[in-house]
Amino acid sequence: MLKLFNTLTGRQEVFEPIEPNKVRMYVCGVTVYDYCHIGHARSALVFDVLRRYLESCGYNVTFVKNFTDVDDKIIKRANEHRVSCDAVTTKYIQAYHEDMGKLGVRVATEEPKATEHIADIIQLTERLVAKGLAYAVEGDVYFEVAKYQEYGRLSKRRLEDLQAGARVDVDERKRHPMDFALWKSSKPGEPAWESPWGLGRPGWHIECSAMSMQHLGETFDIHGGGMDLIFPHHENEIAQSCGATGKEFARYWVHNGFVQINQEKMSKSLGNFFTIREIFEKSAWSEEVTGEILRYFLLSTHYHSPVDFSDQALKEAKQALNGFYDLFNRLNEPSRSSGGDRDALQAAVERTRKSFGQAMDDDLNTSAALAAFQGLRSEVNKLLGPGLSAEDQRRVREEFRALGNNLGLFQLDRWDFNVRIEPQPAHLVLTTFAPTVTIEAAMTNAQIEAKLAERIDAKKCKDFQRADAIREELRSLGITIEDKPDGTSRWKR
RNA sequence: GGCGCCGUACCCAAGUGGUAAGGGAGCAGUCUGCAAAACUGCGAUGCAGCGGUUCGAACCCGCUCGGCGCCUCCA
Repeated sequence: MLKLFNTLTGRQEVFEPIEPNKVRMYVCGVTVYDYCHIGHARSALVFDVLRRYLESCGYNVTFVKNFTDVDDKIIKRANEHRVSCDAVTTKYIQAYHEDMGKLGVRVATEEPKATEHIADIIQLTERLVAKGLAYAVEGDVYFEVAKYQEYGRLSKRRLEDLQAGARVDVDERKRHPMDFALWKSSKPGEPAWESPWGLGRPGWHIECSAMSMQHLGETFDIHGGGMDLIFPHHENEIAQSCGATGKEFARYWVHNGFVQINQEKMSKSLGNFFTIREIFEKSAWSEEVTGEILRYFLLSTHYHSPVDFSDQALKEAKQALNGFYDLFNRLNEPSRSSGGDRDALQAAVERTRKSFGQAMDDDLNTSAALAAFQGLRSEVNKLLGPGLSAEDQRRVREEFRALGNNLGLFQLDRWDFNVRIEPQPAHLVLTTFAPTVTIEAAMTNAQIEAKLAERIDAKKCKDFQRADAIREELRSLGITIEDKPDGTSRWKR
């Protein structure tokens, strides 16, 4: 039984969908005016995992994630670069898919854009005006927060408190300082659509209400996003949606915590952010990072807590993954035993399934879930001492893959994520590791195998100096050799 | 001023009333030609501090200290 922390009630609650076996969820995506940073990655990842887990629990999940493709920041960016808004949004939507693809974030069921739903937005705005919850002034339309009695119930704020703390310049035309724009009149040269209030464009909050209603209905199961969206974005969505329909909007509100740098929120305004691609492209980071490493790192903390991003944290994630792929390499090798302790293996697998499920059911406790994997890794390593049958080796590898799929981990065939980038072009070989990056490797697999064969010969002749030299040569290229008891060796990048 | 979050070993991190998971690093050992990997052993008498409730508290309550977030665009 999955329990989720619901921001709306401030409690953990058992998740029960409106329709049995069906889950409808909406997550606020990004405003496409720049590359995504790790904070965006975390949010996307958390809900990707939630979606995967719900699916593996047997639910049919409709997952909607929007792109905000009309916005002040986009207009600003377009003007700066003297290109159209469309050029900006197209570029960054594509970049989003590339970056998230490398992270192994699956594409949502629907990924609507605000500009594709202008008619729905206008309709919803008209509905709010007709109900007396919104008013038009000089081509702008505002939602009147005082008319929605429950305003503040998500963020646990009272209108009076907000008023006291408001630091914004008050627009004289607004009836209440917290009233927010549903529709904005446009200046010449800005993207604009015909509306009952003249040429204009939608405000930020209304698009999510319009699109979620369109794709998921007036009431749906889960609404997610980053903590910073609780107020005012999600609060406003609730006001708009519930105001218009008179029905509950979303039943479970799930919010992920921030990625921090040195204990501080990572954000554009603080200038302390890292984009996903700069991490993949190495830049300041001394070691190569793949999607799976970043994924492992981000999942090693519970989604609700802040997670501190650092070079060391990334290294630790990488090391932890190394351990798993070392085991998978062993499991991929020919079995040395026909029997092995099958019962013990079966028991370990069942224990892991159970603790993994319990961890995930407990508000997606991914750190505990990873601990379950670590436990299995240790037990299987022990059982591999005496040896396991070929079938058991295959089965337990599949178990890691199947269970790991919930987290988007352990899907690669072999440990190829530690590829070293060598500066000599003559040796460069492009290697692709879906769902990771394409990077340049110093040696092809065949070249490595040849070196390995050479070294095994040297070892047979007791020419350890030669054997060590070859090992050292490969090591300098980032390739590690492990000798097995039978005289052969395995290697990894 | 209002609302809220966090503080667990050298590091990361679970646990939220029943007597401190897990991982990494470190040290010692087994194995190995040497390594690597794996395995074994060692590591918080204590969970920021101080009080309180309780048979029992890291977990509940109060206060204090330290760090952070939201109230303005923000994942």
